[in-house]
Amino acid sequence: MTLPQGENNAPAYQQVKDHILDRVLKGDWPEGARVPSENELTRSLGFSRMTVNRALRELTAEGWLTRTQGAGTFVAKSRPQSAVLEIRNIADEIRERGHEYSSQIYQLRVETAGSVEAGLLGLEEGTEIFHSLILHFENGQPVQLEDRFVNPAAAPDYLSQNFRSITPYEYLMKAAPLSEAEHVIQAIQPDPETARLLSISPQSPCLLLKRRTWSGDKSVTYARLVHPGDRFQLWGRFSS
Amino acid sequence: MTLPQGENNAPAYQQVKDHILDRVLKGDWPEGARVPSENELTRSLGFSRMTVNRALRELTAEGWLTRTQGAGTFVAKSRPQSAVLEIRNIADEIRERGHEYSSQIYQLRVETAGSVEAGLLGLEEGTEIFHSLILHFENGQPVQLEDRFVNPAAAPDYLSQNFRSITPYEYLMKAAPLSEAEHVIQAIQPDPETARLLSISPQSPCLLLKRRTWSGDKSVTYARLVHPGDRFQLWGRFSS
DNA sequence: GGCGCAAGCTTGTCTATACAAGCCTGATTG
DNA sequence: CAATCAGGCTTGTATAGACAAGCTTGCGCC
Repeated sequence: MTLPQGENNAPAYQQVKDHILDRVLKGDWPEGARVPSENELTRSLGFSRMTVNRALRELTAEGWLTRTQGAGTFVAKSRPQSAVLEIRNIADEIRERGHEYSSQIYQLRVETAGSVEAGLLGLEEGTEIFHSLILHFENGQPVQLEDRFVNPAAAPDYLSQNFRSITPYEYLMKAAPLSEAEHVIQAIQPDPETARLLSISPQSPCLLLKRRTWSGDKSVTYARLVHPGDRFQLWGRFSS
Repeated sequence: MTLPQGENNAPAYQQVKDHILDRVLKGDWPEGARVPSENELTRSLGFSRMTVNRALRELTAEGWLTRTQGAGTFVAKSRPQSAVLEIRNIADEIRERGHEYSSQIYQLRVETAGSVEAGLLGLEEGTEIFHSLILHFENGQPVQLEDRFVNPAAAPDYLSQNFRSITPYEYLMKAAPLSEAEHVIQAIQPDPETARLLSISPQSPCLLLKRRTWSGDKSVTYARLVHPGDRFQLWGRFSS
């Protein structure tokens, strides 16, 4: 069997990947079906076993296949689809639209963690944590209210930053490179204080993004980001 | 140099990955820093170049490093963080909560694509497309209004499905395995008709998820999913 | 001083070989 | 008939060697 023409300039491992993915997407190999073994593919496609192995490993990492040592390679069950959304630095986002970014710091201090904050940061109640409340503006109009708790162990110098010139996002990216994150997204009606700060009516729908991040084995931050629904959206596009 | 103890039972390529990631997360190698070459790592760590290569390639695929043939390997600039959110089959989600799922089909028909729908599906205006409008219930309460357009070329049998027993999501997962997806998430105020169908007041905030998917090179579907804010949220957690 | 070229170092890719570890199936024994 | 074991086939991992292709740097020449 020969591989499809037009792909012969691609590296061999990529040709193997394309060949198998093509069979899967066309329905020739439905989910659960057993994919030919590495040795079978080696013989039929004419590439080395290590080349075939690389192709199968990468397709497995991308979610298309599952492999079990000794048993074989199978087409993966369709797992829940994902939305991959970019969570960018709000300042960069605004500036790239050609708009003016500014911010106002309402609070930046040490606090003693209550049971809720402690739980969210994976710390003991009573531990000292950092707490900031910052309003972000686009062309003078409020676009995000950022209420953030930070674990001092992960970013000890958090309080000494100038968050008028950099955002907490920028600072934490450098101070505590992200290795794990959790997000919850909801549509909410803002409480009166939040509505006031965002300069919207209490009936305006808001997009709430709650996120926790970890760096290595260390909890870094818990943030509640509230956005007026008509001034902010999340967007993402991904491919396998 | 020896690798950290306690990791010596891991495969060699994993030990190399852990070693490098540890240096990155500790800040020893800040973003932009050049990582020792494959040959240097081969000599210092005592593994083969192919083992080192596999570790570096995987860290690159995971977003930690960037590599340029001839130039070297560098610690990646922190790219925009991502939220990875599961978009599950609404019926499964409801049933796994121990609740009762049901649905009502308001519309399921062929239509001629207007310029908007055609644009969203990457088709010519005037092309025939499928259009369904379905309300999903949890314990008798509306939880999602699904307004969906489907490209017949990708799912020719769409109209002949019984969407009381399976959801369009389930059907399309099998008929057109997803290879690419795009999402937009917003908080909106529903129009009167949508509010009526969802049994909410027109002032209730709603979470709107707009998604387009592709299978291979073929556009599959464009869906607008509207959810009462107090009855639905998106959640996701990922790690590198 | 600038440009071009070559050498050296880098990553990208491929193959062959080897051994470890796990799964499955068939045969044998009790 | 059931259980166990062995053989064969599978994937997992590692290494050595090879060649291609790209980048960087230094040197020589104009």
